[in-house]
Amino acid sequence: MKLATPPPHETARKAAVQAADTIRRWILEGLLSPGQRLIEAELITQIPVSRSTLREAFLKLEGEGLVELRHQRGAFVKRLTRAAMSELFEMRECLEGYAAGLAASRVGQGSHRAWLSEARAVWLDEAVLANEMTHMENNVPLHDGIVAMSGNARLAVALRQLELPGYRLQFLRLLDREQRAVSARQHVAVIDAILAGKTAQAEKLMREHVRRAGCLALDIPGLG
Amino acid sequence: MKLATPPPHETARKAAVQAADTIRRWILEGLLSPGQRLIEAELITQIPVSRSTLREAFLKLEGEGLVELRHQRGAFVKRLTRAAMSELFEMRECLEGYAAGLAASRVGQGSHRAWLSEARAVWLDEAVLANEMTHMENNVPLHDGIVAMSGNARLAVALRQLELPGYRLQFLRLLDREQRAVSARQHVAVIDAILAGKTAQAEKLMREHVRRAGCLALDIPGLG
DNA sequence: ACTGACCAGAATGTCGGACATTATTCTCGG
DNA sequence: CCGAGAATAATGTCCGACATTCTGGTCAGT
Repeated sequence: MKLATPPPHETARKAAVQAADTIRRWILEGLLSPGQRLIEAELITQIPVSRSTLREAFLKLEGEGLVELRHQRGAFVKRLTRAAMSELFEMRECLEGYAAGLAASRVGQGSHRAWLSEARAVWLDEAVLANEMTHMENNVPLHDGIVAMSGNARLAVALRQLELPGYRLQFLRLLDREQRAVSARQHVAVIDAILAGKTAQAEKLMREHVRRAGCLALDIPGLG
Repeated sequence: MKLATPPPHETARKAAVQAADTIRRWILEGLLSPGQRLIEAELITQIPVSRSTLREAFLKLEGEGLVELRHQRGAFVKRLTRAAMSELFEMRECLEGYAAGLAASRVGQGSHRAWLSEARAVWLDEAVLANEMTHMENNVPLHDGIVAMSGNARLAVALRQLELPGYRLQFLRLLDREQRAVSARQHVAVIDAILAGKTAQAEKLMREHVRRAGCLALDIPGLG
């Protein structure tokens, strides 16, 4: 189950984008901790770009909600409070639910059906439950894929911004096998609803799925 | 009916922010037309900032969806196709509906009730219907205010990004008096539902309101 | 006249340095 | 131990430079 990388959108400012990619990865992997100050002079010793470029990268990351820029004080890894996390999942419930409904109502093309069937098989596969890694590797593409199928491109960019801060969690907490199994069952249920073209049902199931994920996320101890 | 400017969020990079503000205004007012190329050397003759700062402003505007950055080709005023516009309103329907529902469920504080009552009076006032200008001046704060009342801060930033591109329309098309009257009635209805704490009703009415606005917007001839 | 290769000018992407302004830290006297 | 003021650090902004790439126009050939 591979999601063909959507046309990288030919983003401008290559160096800045790469710098942002690096810093983003560091943040998501926890190498940079929430609240930590990002000192320009220090970072350019580790990322081979100039200060100007690094500053542009900060701007990009601010737009993604991963970094906070404070006037005359610089860039900080954005803190993720429990309240903020709750808000993020509230919105994801709205938008991903909507996306699933749209996907169900537009599941015409054969390519979509084929893709969904394949995804369905994956989530019925015991191997996916094996460990947190395989689970995660398939989880993101499924959600992204359904959003892509909704046909609303803007929805995809909005959700990306909402999901990103949450990814940090996946490095903080691992779901146990039973939780992964529930998640897999929910995925299959959503896929079935979409394949059947049941709009309302798809939306409802996706909302339940995201809501549950949100509850699990909010359980994490190491949150603001 | 004034909405206290939400804490300007102490944004960093003053000059860049001001440059972005200027360009944003130009775009929204139509001084810069969709698709137009923004040439750095040319703009810094009209905005007193350096090239670096101007480039940071571009980055900010890209995040807002008003500008498109193409590699090695520079910045362009983002085109707004009919399809994109439709997507924007679809999402606004989702999120603003949700916001209205939240507002209804959390309309506890007296300040909120007072604010809503005041807003209600405004929209019953014939003067507001007078012309497009007074209508618009009250429309934005009402929507923003309801979103703010939802208590979900992230929702506000997401909606800002969704609303911004649409504002351009308000300079392209003027609603006639009857359309403004319908809009005013819908506003009052939404406010009443929120004041009554009727969550589902508030959400439904707000969705209808946004949907109608979307239909009107899509009617505009000068759209890609 | 049309097409395509080619070339000069224009514009962007990136860099490094410079400086004023402001924050942070350190020091020292009380 | 604590606060005032100096010393240091870091940011915000500007400038000039250069390579790379795009753009628009010229010109030869069909």
